[in-house]
Amino acid sequence: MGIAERRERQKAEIRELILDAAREIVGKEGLEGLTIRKIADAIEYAPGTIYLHFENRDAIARELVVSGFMELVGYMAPAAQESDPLKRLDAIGYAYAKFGIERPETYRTIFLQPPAISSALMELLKGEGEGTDDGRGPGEQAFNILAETVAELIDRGIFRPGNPVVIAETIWAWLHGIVALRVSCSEEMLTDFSASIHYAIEGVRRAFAR
Amino acid sequence: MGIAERRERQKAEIRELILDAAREIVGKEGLEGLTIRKIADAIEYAPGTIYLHFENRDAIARELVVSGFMELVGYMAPAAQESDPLKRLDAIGYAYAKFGIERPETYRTIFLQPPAISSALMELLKGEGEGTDDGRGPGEQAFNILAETVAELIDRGIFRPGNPVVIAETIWAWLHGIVALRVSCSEEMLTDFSASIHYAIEGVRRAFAR
DNA sequence: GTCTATAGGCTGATAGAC
DNA sequence: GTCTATCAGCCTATAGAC
Repeated sequence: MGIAERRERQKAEIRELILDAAREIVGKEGLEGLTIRKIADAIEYAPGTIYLHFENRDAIARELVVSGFMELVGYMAPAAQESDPLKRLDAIGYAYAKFGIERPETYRTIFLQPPAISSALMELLKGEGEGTDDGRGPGEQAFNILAETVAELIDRGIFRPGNPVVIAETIWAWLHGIVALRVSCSEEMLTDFSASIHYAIEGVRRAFAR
Repeated sequence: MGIAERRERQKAEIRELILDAAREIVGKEGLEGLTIRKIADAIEYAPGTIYLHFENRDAIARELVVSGFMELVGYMAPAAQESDPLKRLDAIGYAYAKFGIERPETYRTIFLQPPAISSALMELLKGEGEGTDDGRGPGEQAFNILAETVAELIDRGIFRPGNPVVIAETIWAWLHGIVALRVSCSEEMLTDFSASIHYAIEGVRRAFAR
């Protein structure tokens, strides 16, 4: 059975090869620039070979999005460990910004897509909780880290009363806005990223604190 | 010369016909879904005819983006008239949100594009000030309404001291984030838009006020 | 398991008839 | 000015040789 295992391993290797090549292409040209032929060229296989490892182009794109969300969850996980909710809120903000700036193309892949893709994508974000702690998708998981922190801040009377989900969404929007502008706009147009993030994170506290 | 004038008028009419059809297609399928053939089908002309009115596909896309920015400036113009800077700031925020929610596809066209398009697009945003008041592009024009308001608020001691451009950018990011999430996410995922905008606009004041 | 070859469909853009 | 016809190029996906 050593043979069967080696085969499994080799198959998984090519899968990863395909996904890595796909990530690079999407990084440069966006998800809509991803084609089977470009992947095949990059890994130096024939186009048809790709279909032995993935059902079709969309399956590859889907895989990329899911792994992108996992990456985001990975960035946010350390922040979630912080026990003081106010410090945790700050840490979440900085972790999110860090993800956006270190992995701009991943950010674009999961959050900045045309209408048709976006809607299909948001389904992934919610359902499909395979291998997760609680049956929720990775996107919802990441959001809940924020929402629960806001809820705790309200409970403790540190934040003014309000709907924690709406407030969390509003905070998320601020972070998203700053990262999205960075990712979309040319460098010279924008000024100071870290100042902007800093303003926003301090601003969130001032905006919602009691 | 009445004949020449009629010809001019007819030509302009078809131009508008093409642009309207293009807007509808982009609304449904995004800028990358725009093709010459789809436009031709929609206006019931042959594909080749389009090329008598526009140099190529990109020229049409560019025109769409420019007119989209003009629309945004149109939404913001009334807000810019408000003399009280604090009220003006609120009005700008609401006008921006209104634009995003009433014209989501225009919003997407001008602000949510893949990397290659985005960078080319941002050039338009800055330069090319044909027919504008002061030689600046329509994007910069819209931004300056906000930046100048922030500067005035700092000067009057209503806002804490700081770089008005960075602060304006941070405020813009918040609005952009809220609108962008609306435009990208499925309805059921998100909660209350007007509450979110309200939080943000009040939050901005609390975040930057002295 | 990987290749070559190919079907069938989309694209932008152009040439030439009318 | 508008048409039809067409080229050349890309795409996804599949069939069949090896």
